[in-house]
Amino acid sequence: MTDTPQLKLFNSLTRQLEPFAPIHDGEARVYTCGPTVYNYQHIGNMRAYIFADTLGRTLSHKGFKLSHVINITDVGHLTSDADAGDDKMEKAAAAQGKSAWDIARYYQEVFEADLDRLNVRKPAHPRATDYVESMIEWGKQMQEKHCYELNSGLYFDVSTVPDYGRLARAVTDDGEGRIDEVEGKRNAADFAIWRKTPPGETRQMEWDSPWGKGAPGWHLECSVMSAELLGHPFDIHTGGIDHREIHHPNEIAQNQAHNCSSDSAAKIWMHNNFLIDRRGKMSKSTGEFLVLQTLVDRGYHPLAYRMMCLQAHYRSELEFSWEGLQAALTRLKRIVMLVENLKTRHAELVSASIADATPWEKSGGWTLKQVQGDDWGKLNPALDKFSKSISDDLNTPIALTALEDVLTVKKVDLTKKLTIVGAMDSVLGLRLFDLARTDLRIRPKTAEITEAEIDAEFERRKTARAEKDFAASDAIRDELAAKGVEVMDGDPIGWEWKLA
RNA sequence: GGCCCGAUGGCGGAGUGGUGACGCAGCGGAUUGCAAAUCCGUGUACGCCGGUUCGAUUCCGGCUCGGGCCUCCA
Repeated sequence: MTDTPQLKLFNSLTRQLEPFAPIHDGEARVYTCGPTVYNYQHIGNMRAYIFADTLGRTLSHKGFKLSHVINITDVGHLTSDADAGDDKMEKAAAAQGKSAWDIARYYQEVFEADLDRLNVRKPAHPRATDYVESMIEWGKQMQEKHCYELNSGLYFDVSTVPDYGRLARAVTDDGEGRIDEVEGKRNAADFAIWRKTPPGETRQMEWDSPWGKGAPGWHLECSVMSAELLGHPFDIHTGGIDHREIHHPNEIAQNQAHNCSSDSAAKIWMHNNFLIDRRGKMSKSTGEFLVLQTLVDRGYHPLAYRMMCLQAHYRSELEFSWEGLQAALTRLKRIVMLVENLKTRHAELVSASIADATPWEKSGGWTLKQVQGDDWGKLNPALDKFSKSISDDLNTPIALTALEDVLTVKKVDLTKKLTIVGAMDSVLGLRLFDLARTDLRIRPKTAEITEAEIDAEFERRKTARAEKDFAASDAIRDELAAKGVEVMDGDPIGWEWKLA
């Protein structure tokens, strides 16, 4: 028998671990700050969604009915600190000779395709531009007690809500010597609720409002959409750690003002740390950055990147390197091989009518809740380890070792083993049951030889080996190696791309 | 300048007041015509200086180095 440990999560608001207790019985409602779709998302951005997905999967497999929202920010982000500056959407549109709406749609599609390749389950993806009416209503509602109007827009006075910035643990008094302030702001931390279009100008994305034509401030959308889609208060709000300092405090201030409450509107605020490289965090503003497709072009399966993320705790910085990605791919490959092997042996049992067919796939996979409480014999320690680690603020690095424990335990009922692996993978999301070795063998973009050519060379080599003409067979192997193909006689798939 | 965080073996990365996970790489063995792949086994680390303690990598203080936020940012 195994226990069902209670899920504990780190709350940035209190800076400590807290047990997850749902507001609505049996439900979990999660809001994740999504991308600004004026450009591709780099792999550092994607780490946030792998984290949010792991949280969602864990909640589902603890038996909670999950409502998960990842918004799409298609308006409101500025290119500079001045609140009247250019909008990123408009700027990208101008640069590419397209409309801002087309730009947003295109990058949203790429984003969603990337989520899919990383096996992130599909949450709701509301677009900010579909909620502008509601945002204006929020502005009107907050205006009297919490806002003031300047030439550039409607501003939120952060001194009108209790405990502003408690999430950030930041001092709210004016910093000195920083970038130009907007003229007339009452507090340095005050932010725009509505940004007026400058006189004489027209934007592609602008709306009428009581404060004139313009666009909403970018903090507003998350308050509005979380309220409409999940209801306030809701359970968990997630985002990148950078949001802990500015965006989320502002969101909280809006929630407090609108809801006439001192409550932040989310019970737990969670923040994932950055993906970094030797120079620091990956960033769009510093020019070059890696997107998921770059990894694929070099022959790395997207799930190798997911594996890489799972190997580190979400609250730790993670150092990206190609060597590290290769390590994750190798680890994933070995796990996939073990699962393939189990499935094959299980199929043999099935044909001999000794075992049920694929019991682990029944009703869309087994939840941990279902699995716990049964006696799994020699697998109990690994199952315990998995449940404890994942319940301990999503400690996926340890959860992964529990998965490997299960796969390497000897002399255990195959059906049980596969059932546990299925339950664990429903949390880890590595697609262990439908991923094959050959799926992980991705052709690097730079490869000059085709699969058909490789197969032909293989036939030639096979003949040579059969005739014990090792000089010829070794020559073929060397030729292939020179073209980036590694021959592996003892491996069922025969060859692999050598990755740079 | 202000606020905050981190420093673990060749690389990545967990965790702990008292035998220092795990992965990748390396090394040894099995296997192979030879390799590779696979399987089995295996060495190496807790930034520096003090303090608390019977005992600290783990707690406290200082230092050094690195990073983040303060302006858009996962």
